[in-house]
Amino acid sequence: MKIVFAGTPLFATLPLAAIADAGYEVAAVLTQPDRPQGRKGILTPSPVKEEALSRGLPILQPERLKSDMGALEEVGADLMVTCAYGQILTQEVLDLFPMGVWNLHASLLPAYRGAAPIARALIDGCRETGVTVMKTERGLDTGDMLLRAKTPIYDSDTCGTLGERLSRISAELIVEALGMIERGNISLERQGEGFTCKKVSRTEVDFTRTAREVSCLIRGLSPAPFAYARIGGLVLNFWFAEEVPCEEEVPAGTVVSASPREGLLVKCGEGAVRITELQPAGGRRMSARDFLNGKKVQKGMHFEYLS
RNA sequence: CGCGGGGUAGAGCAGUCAGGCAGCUCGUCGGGCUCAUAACCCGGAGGUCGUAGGUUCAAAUCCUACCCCCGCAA
Repeated sequence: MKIVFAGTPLFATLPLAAIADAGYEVAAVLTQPDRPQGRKGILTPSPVKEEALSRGLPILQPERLKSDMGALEEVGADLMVTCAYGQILTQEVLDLFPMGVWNLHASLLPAYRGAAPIARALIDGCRETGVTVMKTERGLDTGDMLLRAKTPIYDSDTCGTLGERLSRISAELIVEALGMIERGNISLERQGEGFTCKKVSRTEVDFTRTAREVSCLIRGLSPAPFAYARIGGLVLNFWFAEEVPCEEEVPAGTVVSASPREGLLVKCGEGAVRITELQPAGGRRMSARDFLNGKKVQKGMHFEYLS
C-alpha cells in the first residue's frame, strides 16, 4: 500500500514516523513550503520536512496544492493521510487516492473541529480530549469517523505537554487505522452535531476571571502564543500557573505574594493563581523563584489591565 | 536595513545617565538555635563585569568595532 503523508508541524512528525516504522511505503511527504522564521527571517523547513529528510523520503511542498497537482498525481499512491497539513484539499485531490484520504484530528470529534483544538480544549477547561481518525471530505473536519482515542487533561498540562501526548496517541491510532483499512475491516460512524474552533492568539490575562479560567488560559497558550500581562513597566509571558485558594480581600490582579519562598500569587476574580514559570520580555524563561529574586515585582503591586 | 530589551559570583538582578572600595535576593559551604525544619541567627567561599581595542591618574561605567541571548512584529 503506497501512502502519501501530508503534515506540517511538530505534532505530525510522530504519526509520520510511526507509519514509516510500521513498514508502509511512504511514497511522498506533502508539507508546507519553507517559511521565514524568527527575527532574522531565516527560511526554515517544517518539522515534518525535517523528519522526511532524515528518513530519505521524497518531499513535495507546493505553494498551492490546487495549481500543482501533477507531482502528486505522479506518485500514484493508494491512500493519503493528512495531519495538520495546513491547506484545504480540493475534491480533485481527494479523488486521487483509491483507498481514500484519512485525517488525524486532535480532538474528540465532532467537538473542536478546525484550527487549534488542543489549545481550545485546554482553555475551555475540558477534563478530557483525544484524537480522531476520520475520512476526509470537503467540509472542515466533518467526515465520518473510523477511530477515536481519549486522554484526560491534567491540571499539570500545557498545550505543549498535551500536544505531545496527543501526538504519541495519534501515531499509534493511525497505524491501527491503516491496518483496519488495509484489511477492509472498517465501519464508519457519522459525526453528530459539533462545533468549530478558531485559531488562538496571544492574549492579555484578565485577572477578574476565576483562578481556573486564568490558569487554563495560561496553560492553553503555553508554549505559544502565550497569555501575558503587564506590571511595573514589564511585560510577562506566562509559561505555567496553578490555581490556589485565596481569601484575601484585595482587587483582582493584585500581587498577594511575591517572595522567593511563597512564590508569585496573583488574586483573581475568584481564588488566586500561583505563577510558577514565566518569561519577561527580553529575558529567558525562568522559574517564578528566579524572577522574584530580581525584585522587580513585589507584594501589593497590581497587574495593569485596561480595556 | 521591521521595532525593542539584555550579557555583572551557580541563578535572578542593582550599579552605567553623572568614571573613584564589586552590591542585593536566592543557592552553596561552615557554625549556631531548635524536639525538629525547606524556618530563624552568625560567618565564609565564589567575579577575566560578553570579546577586542581606545580615552583617562583611574573604566562595569565614556568612545569604536565585534560576538552572543531574548521579547514583539512578520
